[in-house]
Amino acid sequence: MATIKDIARIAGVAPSVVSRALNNKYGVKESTRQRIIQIARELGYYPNSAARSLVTRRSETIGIVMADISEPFYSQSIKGMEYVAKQTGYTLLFSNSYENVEQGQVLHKMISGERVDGLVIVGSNIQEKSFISLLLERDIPFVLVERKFSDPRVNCIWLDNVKGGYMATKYLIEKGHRRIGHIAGNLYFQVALDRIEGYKRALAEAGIDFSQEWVAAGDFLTHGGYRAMKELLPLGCTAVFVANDAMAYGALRAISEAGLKVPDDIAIVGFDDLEFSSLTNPPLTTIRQPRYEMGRKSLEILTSILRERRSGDEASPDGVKVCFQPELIVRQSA
Amino acid sequence: MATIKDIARIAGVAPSVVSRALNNKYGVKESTRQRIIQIARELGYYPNSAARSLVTRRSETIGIVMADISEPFYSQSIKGMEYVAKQTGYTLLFSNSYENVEQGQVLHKMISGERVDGLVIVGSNIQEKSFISLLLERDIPFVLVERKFSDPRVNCIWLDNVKGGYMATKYLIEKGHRRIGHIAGNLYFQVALDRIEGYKRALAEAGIDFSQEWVAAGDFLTHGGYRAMKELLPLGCTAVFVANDAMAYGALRAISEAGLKVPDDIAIVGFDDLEFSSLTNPPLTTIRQPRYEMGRKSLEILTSILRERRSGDEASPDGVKVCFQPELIVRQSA
DNA sequence: TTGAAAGCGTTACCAC
DNA sequence: GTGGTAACGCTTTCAA
Repeated sequence: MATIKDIARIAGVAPSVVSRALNNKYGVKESTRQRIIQIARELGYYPNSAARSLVTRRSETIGIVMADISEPFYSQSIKGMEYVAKQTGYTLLFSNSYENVEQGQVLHKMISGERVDGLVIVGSNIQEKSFISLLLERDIPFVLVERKFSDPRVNCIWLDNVKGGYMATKYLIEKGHRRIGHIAGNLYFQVALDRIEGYKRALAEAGIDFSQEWVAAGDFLTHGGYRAMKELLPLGCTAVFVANDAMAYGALRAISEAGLKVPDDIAIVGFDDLEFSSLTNPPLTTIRQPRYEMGRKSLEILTSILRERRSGDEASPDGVKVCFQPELIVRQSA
Repeated sequence: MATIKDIARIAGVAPSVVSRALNNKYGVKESTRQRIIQIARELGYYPNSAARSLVTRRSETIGIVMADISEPFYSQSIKGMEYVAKQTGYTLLFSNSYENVEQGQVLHKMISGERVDGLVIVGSNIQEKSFISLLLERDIPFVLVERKFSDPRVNCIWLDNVKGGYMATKYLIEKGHRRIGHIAGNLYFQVALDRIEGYKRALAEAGIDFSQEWVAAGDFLTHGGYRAMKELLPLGCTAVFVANDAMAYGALRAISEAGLKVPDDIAIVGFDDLEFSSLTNPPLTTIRQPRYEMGRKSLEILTSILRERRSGDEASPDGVKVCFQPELIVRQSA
């Protein structure tokens, strides 16, 4: 592989000149710059990223930590992130946390080898906060997604889940339902709690008593939704707000297996608006999260922090906090 | 950040000793090794990967190039790859090719900065073969997935798509169907052609005439399947073999909108067996691809080549070629 | 078993 | 504008 020294030798200049020429820096005569670029092209030169990042202490890489890259839920977020990455020239390094303790390991590996310049951490089940202190302490830029974090220094973006739960439930109430159940998500996640809270508020506002019995525990997974719906069926509710679409798919199936019809016998409202939700039978009424925009925003925040640091400007000590709004998507399940 | 020198200073030894100790190499007294490891731990030491790969010329990273990381189709493959990566200590660097020409760019960037030690390239729409010559020429290990490539040096793994198409169609024939349509994939892909070929063979074997009219052009996407099914509906077929599940979802919808029932009016068989296919209405009968195993195998092949090279053994000049078998999954759509 | 020193490819600094 | 050179943190060789 051709190195900067090879080019320097051929061009009859010093390696430092080649470096400057190729990096579009000041202090190189235009004619020599052209000559160097030409030679570099002929040699098929590409900078060795290890060498570069060893001296610059930057990797031009951003680490993305999420529960599971291959969950359909994340696909739009990833696309949004990639859009910004492509524009800014960053490489994205994905790592699945599977929501478990190993996350600490993963993070440590990413940040300690100086493999990444910054991190986006998606997910709200991060129980231990110690890694946040670690990142703060080490002064590594990061953005939390799907998580509202009170420390003012922390950048975070999240959806107004209380409002989303409220909107879903209120819609059912407006449709005339009074016996409305809820299939909750994994209660270790703040989003699950928030969506329940929204559900309760809508009920309260309509003067409907909240009953714990009408809330079935789920886990955000399809099969959990199926099981939860089976528990709810004997209770005779006419509508169910399900805390995410994946569980709603399971709920639809349980209802169909029971010989009941959606929405006539039971109306269903989901949450997330996955790609697939327009294809269910019947197509799912749901609360949309602007996942593409959230992914994009997370990377915009991070890259702009990185840019500030690079330019040496004093960055504001305060983190950016952005709350996104849910949107009701009416289809045919309610 | 603590470096090897810091550890050396504290331990009162030379940096080279620390390096050997931490890399479990011979030539370090056990007691000093322990002492060094202890100090490294206390300091929270992590090797700087840039420095290391600059000298070793290895990045311990494998690049994965696929059409679109966030397609549900790939989720199992990715999990299979990650399983091996975790076991062998490699980091996976994903890059979407979006099946387009930029792939050359992506690859170039990955291999030229010595960012990756090897590559897995998933997808069969790689029209230009030039990058394969490039990889071969540069002696960079790589594995092709979903693509049968004749050059004996090339490692590749693929599914027997002809057989899959044959199995799907034959199953419909055995169910008594004679008027069997086909919704094809994007014909620029070999897999689409192979599945058509299998369809034709099954028809021929049963003495059913093949008619071009019964084959509707699709694109492997849900909406394309929907459109194609609408074209097919007036032709009065009693069954359709759809070239992938994503299109089958669209087909199911078109049928349902036409007021027809699956499988009574029209039977449907898909291909791939995506996670979601057990949740459609009715659950989809389909041909399964062992995607997890294929992903796993691709990385096993690559890491074993990498291991051989590292140990300096002369690797066999012949590539590994593995053909996976499809499996019929009977549910309720046919 | 240990240490000294060279060098990986690049950038950054300072002198010219 | 340009060139020389010292880093960056690590591994590897060779000598002690």
